[in-house]
Amino acid sequence: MGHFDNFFKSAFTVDNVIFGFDEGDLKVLLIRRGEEPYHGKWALPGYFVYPNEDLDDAAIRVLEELTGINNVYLEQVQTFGAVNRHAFGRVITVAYFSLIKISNYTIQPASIALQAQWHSVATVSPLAFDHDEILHACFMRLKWLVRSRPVGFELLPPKFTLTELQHLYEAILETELDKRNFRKKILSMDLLIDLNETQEGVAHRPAKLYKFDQKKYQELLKEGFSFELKESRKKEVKKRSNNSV
Amino acid sequence: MGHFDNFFKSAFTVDNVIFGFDEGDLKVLLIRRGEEPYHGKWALPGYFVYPNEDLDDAAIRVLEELTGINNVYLEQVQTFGAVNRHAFGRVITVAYFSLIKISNYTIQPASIALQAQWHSVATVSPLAFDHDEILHACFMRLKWLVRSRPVGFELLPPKFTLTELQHLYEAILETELDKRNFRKKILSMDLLIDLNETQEGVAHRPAKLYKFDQKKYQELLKEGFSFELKESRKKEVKKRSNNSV
DNA sequence: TCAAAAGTGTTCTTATTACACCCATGG
DNA sequence: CCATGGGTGTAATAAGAACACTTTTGA
Repeated sequence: MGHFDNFFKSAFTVDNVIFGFDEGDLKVLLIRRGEEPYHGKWALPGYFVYPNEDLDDAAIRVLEELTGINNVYLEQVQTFGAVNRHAFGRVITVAYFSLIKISNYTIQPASIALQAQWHSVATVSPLAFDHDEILHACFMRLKWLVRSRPVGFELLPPKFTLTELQHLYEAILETELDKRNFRKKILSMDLLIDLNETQEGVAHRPAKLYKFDQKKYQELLKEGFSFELKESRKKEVKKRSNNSV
Repeated sequence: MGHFDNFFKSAFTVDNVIFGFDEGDLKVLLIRRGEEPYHGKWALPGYFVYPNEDLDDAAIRVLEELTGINNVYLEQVQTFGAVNRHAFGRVITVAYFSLIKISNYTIQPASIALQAQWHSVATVSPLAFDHDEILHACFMRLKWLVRSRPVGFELLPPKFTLTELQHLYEAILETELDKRNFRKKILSMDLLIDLNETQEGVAHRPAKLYKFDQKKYQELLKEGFSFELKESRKKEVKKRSNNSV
């Protein structure tokens, strides 16, 4: 196998786009790099994959070192391998995204980072490496995912109001949703448990609190149920005539 | 950067799931391996990525060496990196799929292969490495893609009949479609050009030939058009009551 | 004249959209 | 008593599903 030796000179990393939701805004957790290259620049948390480590495990590790949490929603998105994307040599990176409940955790900057901070996805400034591209790919994937699987709940506290849920969808889908239609649709899926509790201390009629019924969702998945949330198209595409017939 | 040296001892490959469509059947192009490991076993065509080669280029190269074609639909799907998936050392592989018009090309087995052959996706036998898993992931991606983007045409000859198109969708989606509803839906998108030609030499009423209107599709994409084809659900999920309200 | 696949419309049901007012609370 | 966001229903429209017979060709 000698003539393959030349191929065993590259490295791979994982980069983790960690999404959170706070103050009606979709956030991403970034670190300020404490190492070269791109020292001092904001970047996605990521690191080399250890020789005996599975890819998914590496993504979990990166997340845990930074936040102290494990057991979160994590999904591989895409691999980026442009020849010159890293100064040290040939490094491809496998991008993951994860969804966490922001309020549950305090961020602990890992050794590679000077600082870790939530940034609003809508307004992030240019990042190190090709991380802008990676973030964009992960955001697009999240947009798609949130319409086909009930993952939005991963970003909310265990008890949430319907308005919070709606704002989350609006932030991810970058669109406005009709309150009544949204509620009708969500509740008709029968995946929310009404906790018979309400918000406290708000200067308006307090909202009811719900939690996501994970158990029922698993059952429905088995029988082929598909969580499907449509994009609202405020701008109607003009009807095209059927002149091929 | 000395302490990173340990990470630069791994390799990566691309594996290409090449789909074709023939005789009403979705096919995948496999090679019989002429090298260790898995010598003599059927596998997905793939190879190491060269040090100065982008990932996408590697996938294109693998495809071209095997079939002589370039310029085809190609998409990255997922990366597989289990620690012991390759006998030579740490090798992760980036899986791509491509869609080709089977009739246009003759397969030329590459140097790494003893033989190359189309296999029906529905009945492939166990493959080398983790290629069963890779094939499955790519097939699932194709299933999804074919419902959201008009990529099915990549698998058909330039001129095709509506019945051929329907059979293609049925093969990929593994379901039966209603002829009238399918035609109504497809034609209403106005993305097919009626060539005013018909099949010849068939022992029944000859079908009209169509081609896909790539130009119009590109225009529609710009204005936000979404090609959307629904799964037919023959088995109706029982309606759930709305008891959360 | 037979076999084989092509081609074609309508009705019913379900899902989506648009839209406006009263309610409960804290300040 | 006011400001704030919570909560609710209906009617119109669009999309999807079910369904059967006539047409054209070659053998």
